[in-house]
Amino acid sequence: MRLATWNVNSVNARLPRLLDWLESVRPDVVCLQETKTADFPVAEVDKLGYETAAHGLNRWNGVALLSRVGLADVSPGFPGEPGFPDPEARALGATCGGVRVWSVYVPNGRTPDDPHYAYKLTWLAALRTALGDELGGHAELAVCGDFNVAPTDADVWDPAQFVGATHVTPPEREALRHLLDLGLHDIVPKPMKGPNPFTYWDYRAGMFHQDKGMRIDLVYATKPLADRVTGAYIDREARKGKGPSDHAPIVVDLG
DNA sequence: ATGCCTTATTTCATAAGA
Repeated sequence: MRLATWNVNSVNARLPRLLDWLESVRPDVVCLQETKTADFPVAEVDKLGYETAAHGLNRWNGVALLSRVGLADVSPGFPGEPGFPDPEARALGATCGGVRVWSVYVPNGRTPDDPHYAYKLTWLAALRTALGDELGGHAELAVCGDFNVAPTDADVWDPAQFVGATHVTPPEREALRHLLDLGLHDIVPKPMKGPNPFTYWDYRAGMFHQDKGMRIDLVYATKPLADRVTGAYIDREARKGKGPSDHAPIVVDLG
C-alpha cells in the first residue's frame, strides 16, 4: 500500500497538478491539507478511481482523504477538538485498507505572543488525547499532515533565522514529543536530493532552489504500521515548475 | 536548471500563510 500526504495550498488551484500527480505516483491513500474550499472536486478524483472524504468549511484550512482501498468510519474533526473559537476544518479521520488514517492541518500559530499560538498548543494537546483514545482499537494508525512544527533544528534551513519564531519553540516541539509518547514513530522521508528532508519552501526569494526549507509535514505511525514501511520519500518534483504548492508531498510505501 | 509569492474573497485591497 502506498500512503501519501500533501499540503496542496488550494485543491482547486492545484487540481491539474494533483490529477497528474495521482496518475504518475498512484498512491492508494492520500491525505490532503489546505484544500481551501467547501466544494471539493470529488468528480475529478473519482475518475481516477478514488473515493473522497472532504472536510472544508470555507476559504481557510480544509482537509481531505482520497482512497482506492476503502474509506470507512469517516470522522470530520475529533472529539474535544478546539476552535478559534468556532470550529475549523483541520482534521479528518477514516479507515482505509485496514489502516486508521488521519489528515491534519495544525494551526500555524503566527507568533509566540499571538492567541493563535496558544490555540495551536491547545489543539495539539487535544489531538493527543483523541489519538490516545483511538489507539486501543487501531493497531495500525497513521497521523499525517502539516504539523507546522519543525521537530529539531536540523529540520530548518538555518536555526539562527528562526530565533523567537513559531514552529521551533520548545513547547511546540514538546507537543510533538507527547504525540510520539503515545507509541507513534516519526517516518522520516528521504529527500532524494541533498541532505535535508524538507517538505516546505517559501514561495519568495528563490527559497526552493536554494533548499532553504523546513520539515513541517510529518507522518507519525504506530509501531505495527512503521514496521511495514519499505520506503519513504519527499516528492520534490512536485515542488518544481509552474504553479506548485509551497509544500512537497511525502510518499510512504508499506509492505 | 528547480528560478526569486500565492490564495480566495468582503476583488483593483486584504488576510493569511510560516
